[in-house]
Amino acid sequence: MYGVSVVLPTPAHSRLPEVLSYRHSAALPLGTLVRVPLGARELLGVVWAAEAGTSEPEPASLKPITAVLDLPPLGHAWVDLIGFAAGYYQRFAGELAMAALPPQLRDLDEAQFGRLLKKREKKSKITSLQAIAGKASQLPHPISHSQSGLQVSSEQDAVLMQLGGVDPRPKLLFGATGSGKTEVYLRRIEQVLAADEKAQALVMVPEINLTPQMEARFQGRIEARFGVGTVVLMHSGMTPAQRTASWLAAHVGQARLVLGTRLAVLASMPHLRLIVVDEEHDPSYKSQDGSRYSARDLAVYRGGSRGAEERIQVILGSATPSIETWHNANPVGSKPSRYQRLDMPSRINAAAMPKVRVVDMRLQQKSELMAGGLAPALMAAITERAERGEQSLLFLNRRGYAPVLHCGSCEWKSACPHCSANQVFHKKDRRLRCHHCSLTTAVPRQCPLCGNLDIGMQGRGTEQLEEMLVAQLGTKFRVLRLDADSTSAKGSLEAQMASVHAGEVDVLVGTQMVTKGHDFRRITLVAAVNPDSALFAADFRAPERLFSLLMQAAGRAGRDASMSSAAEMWLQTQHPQHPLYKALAAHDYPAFAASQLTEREGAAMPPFSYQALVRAEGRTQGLAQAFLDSAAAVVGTESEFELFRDPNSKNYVTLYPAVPMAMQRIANVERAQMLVEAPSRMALQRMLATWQPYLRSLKAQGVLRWALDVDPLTI
DNA sequence: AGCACGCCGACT
DNA sequence: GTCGGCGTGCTC
Repeated sequence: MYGVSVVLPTPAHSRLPEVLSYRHSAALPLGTLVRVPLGARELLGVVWAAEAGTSEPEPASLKPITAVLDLPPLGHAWVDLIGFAAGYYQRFAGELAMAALPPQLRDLDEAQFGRLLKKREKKSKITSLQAIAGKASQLPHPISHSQSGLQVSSEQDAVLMQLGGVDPRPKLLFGATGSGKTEVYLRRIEQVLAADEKAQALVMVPEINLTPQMEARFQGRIEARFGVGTVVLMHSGMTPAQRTASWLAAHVGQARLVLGTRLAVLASMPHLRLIVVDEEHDPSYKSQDGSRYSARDLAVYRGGSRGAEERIQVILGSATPSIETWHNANPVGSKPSRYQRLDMPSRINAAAMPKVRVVDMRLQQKSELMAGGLAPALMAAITERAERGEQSLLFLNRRGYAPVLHCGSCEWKSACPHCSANQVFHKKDRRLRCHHCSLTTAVPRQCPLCGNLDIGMQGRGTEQLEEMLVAQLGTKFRVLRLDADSTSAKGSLEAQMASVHAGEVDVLVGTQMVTKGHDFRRITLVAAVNPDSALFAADFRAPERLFSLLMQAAGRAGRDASMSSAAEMWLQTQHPQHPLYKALAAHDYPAFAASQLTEREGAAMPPFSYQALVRAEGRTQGLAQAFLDSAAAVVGTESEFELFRDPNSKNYVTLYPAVPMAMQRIANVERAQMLVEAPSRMALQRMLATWQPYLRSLKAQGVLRWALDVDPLTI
């Protein structure tokens, strides 16, 4: 009889320990998947300690393991990754383990599981035969470098040389949009997979649904060379069966390339040798619910945690890296940088970056502005492009027709009764809609407060911009709006994208959705209609996000060299002299990043300090804040925290007062937060670990839930 | 978090 | 007499 340690998805507030003990007739290796009883339920768990023969309680008194899944155990490296992530993000290992496993595995019974494995075996036999056939057909050119028939640029070639070198540091591939980063990824993947017939690679993208062409390209290239079925997708949009199939293929090594979103960073890949994080700055790599991990940071951890022979190369790619990554990729003083920076400044085919034109909106007469809020000069430029058969892309980060309605004679605004936000006017169905709680109401005929009939609109959204463009151009040209409202029907995003690609659209209007990833060859004009709002936001990362968004938008223009001499990026702004716009006009990300880093160093903000956020949701703001206050009181009084209270110590941790969140109320739930900051990552980690048991045992009266967010992205 | 146990109101 | 309301408390 053996005692076996198991981690389970035990709820964090359940006061159960992180690791539970069960008995089994044989010792089980670390990482074995098991099914065990917990109360009246039966749960999936992972064996968490190497076969310790003796455990604290007498094995005989323990409940037995119900079933051992007939799968190779999860590897040591995977267990290490989950353990690290659980410690770093202050979660239970079982919770992170379950986030890493396909959900279906949890609720399959033994018979279903058996059938699934049989099916998989059959499929793998077929594909391995195909792989052999594929290999045979390539015999004359075993290490063919010209699969695509295209030559790489000298820049790409130089980067590939560096990637093939011995420097073990993570790489930052700093390359402009259109500089050919994807081709570099592909070539490097081909090299790594060809060097070892078992090797696996992982490519992460921010949102896979927005990049079907990327998926096709990876699948086409890799499967042509390494066999059908060697590329699998991994993201939350897949059906449960598809997810299980992909996970199994990666786990048993049949998948050589996994292409996925952030959850793929937790995939079991026993022969992983390369991780690519494309658009590494993208906020969607930080999960905002559940375990709140950063897939980019975990990728870097995965790369650093092994010996030389098993080393995993990590490539972070971006035209506008996150400030943290940029800091890591540049030497500070005489210290070498933590990451190796590889630059690819030129766009391929000598296409130029678009010329940036700043429109000073202070000089525009209100009467001259087009109804959608466009300056006449911009409207003229769009018309001119359309007449030349070129496409324009207009970017406005506001859905709906008008962001708020207001009364002409009193203070009434179309505020949402349940949220601290305004209901947005949508003209299409003539309704007011709250974008936070989805409350939809009819547009009032008269002011609900004073009865005045004069209700006006304030601000402009994509619907209004579209309407104006149709009125101006609609008889001769096609205008398409692309936002969450126009693409809510399933498959409609794909259909609309296809029509843009087919050249059926002359002017494309949309929210930031339009700035991501798409490769529209004929776009020669991109315009940011109202980018200023992010300029003075309270969040210290707002400028970084704005810069990257605008740079990415600019990158949509002029990807076709034959047209790019005329490519333009227009910015409508009240602050034409703002340094952010100056840097953007010069396409100078390094200058922008340097100024951000100077600012952050002066204010001791990340990456010069480390942060965590405790968030609480309650029935009232007072109750939410009271919870945070008593959490802070623990740190002030308990002797365990003495170490973190000395302002002269390296371990000093600052607790800021509890404050309402920027979005204070959503669906009648009040939200508050408390910032925790430390000059050292280690001090923050130790303090949070000490704090966690106290937080769990606090009686949270009137608090619906609370959560700890380590390295939060938005403050 | 589930899920059971438990102890009180309206139904066949 | 039984179905079911959700309060309380436990889960290796």
